[in-house]
Amino acid sequence: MGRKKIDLKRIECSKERSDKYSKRKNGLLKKAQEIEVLCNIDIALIIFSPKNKANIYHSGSFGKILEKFCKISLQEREERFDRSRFYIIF
Amino acid sequence: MGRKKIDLKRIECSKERSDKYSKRKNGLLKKAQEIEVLCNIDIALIIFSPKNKANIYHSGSFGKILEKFCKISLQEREERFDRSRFYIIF
DNA sequence: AACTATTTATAAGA
DNA sequence: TTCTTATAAATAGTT
Repeated sequence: MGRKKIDLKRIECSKERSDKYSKRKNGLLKKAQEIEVLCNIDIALIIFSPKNKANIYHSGSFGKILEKFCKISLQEREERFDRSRFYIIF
Repeated sequence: MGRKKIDLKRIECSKERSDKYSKRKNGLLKKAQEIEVLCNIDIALIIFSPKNKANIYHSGSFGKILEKFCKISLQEREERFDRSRFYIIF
């Protein structure tokens, strides 16, 4: 989308990278809010900016969800992380 | 986007809600992967389906990021959660 | 921060 | 579920 199609690879120009980050972060947040409302679900999103600031979005009950998630042992999590980058835990 | 504009509110029909969830979850994941690559950042996404399955996506180093996040005390996190649903912690 | 040409996501339908 | 397609929405490049 946009004036030109772009390659899916790291944007080399630092200024341009920050610019795209801002735009796309806003877009992603909007989508997250939409799916949350439309589908009546919980969602959490943690994005680290190019300057390594952590932007966190979460629906109402994420505090509890994260608690639950954090209780899974580090070892178990690491094992799961090895298998796939998109997976189901519950 | 799509044939018709839709209202931003809970989809009442359960079947339709699941349907839209699948489509939008895929879209969100794609966007997450794109911003990750284009902007060279870390990102994590936890979505609970309408049936409460937790779908988790994370970029390479999220394991470490989550560890860091989990080390923030529950109390501190709760305080922050009260202020805003989209905020910066680092 | 706004604009707009264009690409992309997706609501309905098959 | 998977594909198709008309249309709404996101955004790349520009100002």
